[in-house]
Amino acid sequence: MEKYNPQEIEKKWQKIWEKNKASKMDKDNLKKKFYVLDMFPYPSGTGLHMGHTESYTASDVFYRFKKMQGFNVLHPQGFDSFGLPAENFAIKTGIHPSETTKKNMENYIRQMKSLGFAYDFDEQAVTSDPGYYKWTQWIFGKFFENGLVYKKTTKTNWCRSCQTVIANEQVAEGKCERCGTDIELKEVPSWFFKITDFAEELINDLDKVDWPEHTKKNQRNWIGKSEGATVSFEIKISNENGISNDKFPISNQFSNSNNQIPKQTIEVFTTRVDTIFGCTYLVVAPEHPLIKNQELGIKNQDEIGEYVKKAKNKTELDRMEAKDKTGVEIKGIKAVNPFNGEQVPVFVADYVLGGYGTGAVMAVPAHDERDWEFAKKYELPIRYVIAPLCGSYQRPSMNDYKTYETLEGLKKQIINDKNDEVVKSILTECKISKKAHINDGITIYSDKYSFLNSEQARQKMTEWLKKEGLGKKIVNYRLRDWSISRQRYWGCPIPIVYSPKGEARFVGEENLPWTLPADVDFVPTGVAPLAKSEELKKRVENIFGKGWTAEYDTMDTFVDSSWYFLRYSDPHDDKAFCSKERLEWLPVDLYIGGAEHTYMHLLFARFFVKAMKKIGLLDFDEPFLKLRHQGMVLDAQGKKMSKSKGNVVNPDEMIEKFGADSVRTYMLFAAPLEDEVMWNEQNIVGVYRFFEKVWNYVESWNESYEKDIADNKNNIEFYKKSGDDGPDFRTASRLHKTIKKVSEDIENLKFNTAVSQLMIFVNYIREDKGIGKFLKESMDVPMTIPQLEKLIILLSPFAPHITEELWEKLGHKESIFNEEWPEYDEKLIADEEVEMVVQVNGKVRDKIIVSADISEDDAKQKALSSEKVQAHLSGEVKKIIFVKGKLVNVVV
RNA sequence: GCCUCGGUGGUGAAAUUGGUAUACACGUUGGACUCAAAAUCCAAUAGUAGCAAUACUGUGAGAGUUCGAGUCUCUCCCGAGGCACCA
Repeated sequence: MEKYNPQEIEKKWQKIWEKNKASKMDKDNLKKKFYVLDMFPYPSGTGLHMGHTESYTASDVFYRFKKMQGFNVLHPQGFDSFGLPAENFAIKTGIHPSETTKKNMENYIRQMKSLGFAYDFDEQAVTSDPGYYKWTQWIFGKFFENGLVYKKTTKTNWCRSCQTVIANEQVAEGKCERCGTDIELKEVPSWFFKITDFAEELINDLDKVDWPEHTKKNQRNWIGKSEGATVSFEIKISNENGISNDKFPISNQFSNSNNQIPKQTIEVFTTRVDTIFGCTYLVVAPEHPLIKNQELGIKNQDEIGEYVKKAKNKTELDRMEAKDKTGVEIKGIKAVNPFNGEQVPVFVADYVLGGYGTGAVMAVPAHDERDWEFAKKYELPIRYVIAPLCGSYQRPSMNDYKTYETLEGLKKQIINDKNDEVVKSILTECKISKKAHINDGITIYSDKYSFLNSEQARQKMTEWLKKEGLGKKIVNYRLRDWSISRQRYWGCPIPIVYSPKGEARFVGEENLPWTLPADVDFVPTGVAPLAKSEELKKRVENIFGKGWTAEYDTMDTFVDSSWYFLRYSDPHDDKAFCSKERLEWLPVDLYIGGAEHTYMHLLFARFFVKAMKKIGLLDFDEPFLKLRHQGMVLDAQGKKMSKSKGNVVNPDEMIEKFGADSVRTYMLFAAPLEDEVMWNEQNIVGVYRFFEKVWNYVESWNESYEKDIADNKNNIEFYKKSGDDGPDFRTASRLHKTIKKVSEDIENLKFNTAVSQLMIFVNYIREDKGIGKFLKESMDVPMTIPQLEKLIILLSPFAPHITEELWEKLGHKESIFNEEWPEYDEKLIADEEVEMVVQVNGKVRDKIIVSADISEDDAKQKALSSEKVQAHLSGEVKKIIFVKGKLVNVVV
């Protein structure tokens, strides 16, 4: 008997698959098509990490499963090969990024092949390949022509260390996500994609896709839609004699309305107009134009100027670390609340953001936490105008909240109660609780808007504002346009040239790919590396004429990865990013990848599809119909793997030690796909032993078979018995239950339980002693040829190498992956007898074997006649519950 | 602070979605084989009491709904991840 030697057979089959081009597929056949996609990796110098290994195994298993079910499955792989690490490496060593990248990709491909992943590497998408980025640039051109790209000089996040602009999404805690340097704000001209145009669709269309709920929720939060209203507060200017009514026309660039407001006003944005009677002051952001307005006669101009200057010097991090809210009152002006005519002070404070809403807010400390903090610090009045509907706290006068659940109830209570007990107790409660009450409730002390619930109040107040021309309903998004310019070398060149007058122009389709020049110095100087290229300079002048200059920035690498899934079905096309016919493969049916891409990549890819659809390049609106995340792979102690901790596990070593089949299967067996997996070398031996058992079973099966034939024994009929129902119903039934369970579990990506079911079945055929005598040489439960073949097919998606080998040992010349996935037989999985649990008052007292279709009456009778049950039947039987095929519960 | 998941043996984890809690795997202990070790095989493995059959307790804590709760409801505790002045 041969020993299971994974290293040997795995290399053997990898060679054969390579030679036979086993992963080739017919992309023009759209019958029963299925597109399963992995998030392609950045080819780093350290090679494939364990996280990739897990998710790529998951998709590979799924791919093989679907393929054997008769689907034509597209299962591609590629490389997100532009990016900073290769460039930083070049700065250090002088080795050109293209060389590093090429070498790393070769290593990745070697590793993926050594894990047995069935990718066709002739059909890759490689983002740094001119044949690919030609189309990145082409799409950029289309966006440009259709007004979805614009250039703007703004304060942008700038990383001093990377010497480049960073997208909002790439800033973490005020630091550069990649290198950890503090982000500063710098005025930089930058190209933007108009992703905000699609904010609404990006939220709504999440309803159309099958994604994890938390991922959808996070995307919605990130886009951050809030519905509210603008309100204009008139400014009163006080002169030495007091308040004057002088009116100056000023333009407010923060205003959302095009109509000029004739009076001097401050426009605020609020989602809680219902609290406006509780507004006790106004706050404007340090960037607000109001404070630069000389005509207002602001008395403490110097003090304010100093505060603003300080605020501007603060980095994002400083702002966040500041525990205390700070601000300065703008002396000499007051703002008038349009609802009650009250004059309230105006402050400038950096807790209000210049870039959101109108850059000014009405402060209602009673019902907003930030305003509460500020008001407490500067001893500003706090006025409660919302009564809680039902609270989580108890108080004697409001212990029965139901009384107040209707507006009428509350109103009546307040009116009836001469002492205003309820209101008083609300106020007391709010004061005692030492915090703002931010929830919706019922308006009080709000003049004619009192005794409305918050929603109604907002509606009525907004209506009035609109009628009076003092405000209107608006929707605000947190999402900003996507800044894509990077002052780096190793990225896709932005295909723009500037005329001598400085006008930007797309280089034109005929000049694509607009190649990345080779003659540059990578060392960052704050000037974009491409500016140093002579070749680029000459190219521009040759094509466009003297005085024309190139755009020197390259694109954010998230642009490259925002459309790569569109390229895979047609990666060699040089007439289109993807031909019309091949575009039929889209959208992606199943996308598997890390949860860290919840915001950026997934949002940007969705934006691309929507934008391309708008232009008419596509006809679907969501790129990924079903999305699942894989969990993180941790070390044996449950710690994150990191270079600095030195606990990074290298897949190569593990394959060398246990074989690819065991590595693959263990990754999926150890925990559910979406959970964290601890990489524990001690545990993987369990999977290795499992394959050894399977191997040994087939080996001894084969030996018996050959021996029986040599001895001219009469067992041949048994082996060849064509049906699955073999001589032993038990084996057939268990096999078919296994087929059912494994098929359903793979379909639902529950690989861990699929593997355990296979283990249960293999334990069964290896263990049984009762009928094992059938084959003399073995203690195993015998299986017929069709049964054994089905078992090996069930194992094949997880362990392609060992199953190919065993398949061959059973005398097959063709690959196992050309076989059909087995289907289960309902008749075989139906049990004739079942174990029925008998409970007394919900406690298990006995288990009896009954026929599966036992009638209710028979079951009850049997249950009652059980001795063990009777021992617990003291007193009268009140009720008997019967659950078919499961249990009887006797209630006494 | 807010949002989203989680909390089940010594460990990784199952549990047909309200119906036998701990499948499968690792580890541990004992046994077989061996001169011995490794490997392999067999047995035990939630806790307490008992020779045992068995009984009681048990899914982070507490309450509730139910004939019956790991699963549903409420309150609280703990852990992980994400967001964080977005008005």
